[in-house]
Amino acid sequence: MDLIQEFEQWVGEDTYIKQVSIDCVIFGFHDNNLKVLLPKLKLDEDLWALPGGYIGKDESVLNATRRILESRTGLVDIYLEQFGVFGELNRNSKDLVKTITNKIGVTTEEHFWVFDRFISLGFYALVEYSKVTPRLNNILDESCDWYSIKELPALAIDHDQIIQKGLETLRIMLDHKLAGFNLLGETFTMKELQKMYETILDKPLRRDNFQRKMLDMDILERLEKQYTGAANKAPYLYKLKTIK
Amino acid sequence: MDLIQEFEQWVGEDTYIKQVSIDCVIFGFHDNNLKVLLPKLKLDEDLWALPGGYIGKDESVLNATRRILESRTGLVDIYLEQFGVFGELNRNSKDLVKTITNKIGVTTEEHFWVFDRFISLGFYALVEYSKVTPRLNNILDESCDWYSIKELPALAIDHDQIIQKGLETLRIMLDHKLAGFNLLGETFTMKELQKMYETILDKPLRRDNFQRKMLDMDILERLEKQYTGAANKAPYLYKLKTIK
DNA sequence: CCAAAAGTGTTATTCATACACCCATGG
DNA sequence: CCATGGGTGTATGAATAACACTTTTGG
Repeated sequence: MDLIQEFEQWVGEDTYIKQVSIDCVIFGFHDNNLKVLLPKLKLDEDLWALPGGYIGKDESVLNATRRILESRTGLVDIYLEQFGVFGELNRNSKDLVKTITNKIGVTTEEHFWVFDRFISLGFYALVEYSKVTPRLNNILDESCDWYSIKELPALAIDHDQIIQKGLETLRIMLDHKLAGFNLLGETFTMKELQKMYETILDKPLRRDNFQRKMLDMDILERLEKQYTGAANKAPYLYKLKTIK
Repeated sequence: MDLIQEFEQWVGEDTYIKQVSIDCVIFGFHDNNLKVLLPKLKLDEDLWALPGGYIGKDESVLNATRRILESRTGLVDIYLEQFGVFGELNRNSKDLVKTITNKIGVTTEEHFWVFDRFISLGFYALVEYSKVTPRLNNILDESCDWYSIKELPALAIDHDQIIQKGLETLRIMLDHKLAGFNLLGETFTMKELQKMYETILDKPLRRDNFQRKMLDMDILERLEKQYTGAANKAPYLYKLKTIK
């Protein structure tokens, strides 16, 4: 099946709820950077958009979000949180979608529902960077890669604002729901944990006090030491306590 | 125009976005109780539902929410916050809407879009209780009154869960955004402020420390004393400082 | 003068921050 | 032994909680 057929099947069928989309800010932590997974659009210009999609007429919103997340990361059972609704009239996706369909080679017809005005539900997801194998959406994506939150590429529509709102919400929820641990692997050193906090909050934290604060919360289980071969004391590995 | 005509105009026209609704948890503070404005449905059984509505095809989500809020409270420029999306498949509004349309006397037709499955966007609003004049939606409501959060009546679909989630979010945001002040009038005594906090958080607070905490925030302006005629020291009135 | 509630000074406790030192590790 | 980074004891300061006292009001 070629792209045009695939596209026409996609927009032709009456399978999705109209005028509502989901946009996902997929956060990963790597190389002491908070990163976002961003597909690059198939356009002449360089433009990126959040991984998103539509909700099936007989599909729960949660399921749709999980489906979208799995389609780009390959992961199931991802931590996610809804953080906002983006429904202003001036968010113009029509021109963008038209440009893309033209590029693919689809004859644009005015009545295609994808050209309509959309309300977007914003979710952020926290994933373990190393476990993700970025996947392409055959129709839309030219590439799909991680970008540091500090060096975001050119983003479509209001996706930069969506990312910003998602990041703000993550910062508020970081301690409140212990969300950040979803960015790390099963085990981690205290330094890794601290770097993750520092990166999300975008401010330095004191090593000694951070360690105490985390240990005092009584949520960490100390495991064996991690011998890295470096000429210094080996740090302990920790994991989140299972039962609370 | 009778009810049936009004209904058919409502569902007949292609003015709203399909399968998406807005539900508003309108909080008011009165008589030391946190209350929610709830319309009672036109049914044989006693059932209440959150004030809600649909989003116009050419209307922003924010505008739709404000329109819904004004239609029930008579107030414009209401403080509101989006707190969740309710999109599970088992939220069955179809039977409910059918029962209502039967009750009104409308010939139910399967294709009416209002019978479809809906995703609801949850907003909470904070209003000044005394300024609200509850209004009826001519088609749907039998009555519209305030109910204490502690003694909620029977609620349709998942509206009890929506209220609960809204309340939880309000609690988290209470200090963070100084949201609670929107429940009080222009001026208020420290006791009123404290009662409002206690009611929302559902826990007692110490009078002395609460006063200090509020004053230390440097957001309150002290006005004249309020002589109530009671045999005790007259409390000061306060208002939120205008410029920050 | 009294009771009730408001306002505030003072103390105690807890929590966050800062400084210091010791320990482990590989070269 | 050294350099480097990890772990923790302790001191300091800030925020919070608790106690106590004084003031104001109408009867």
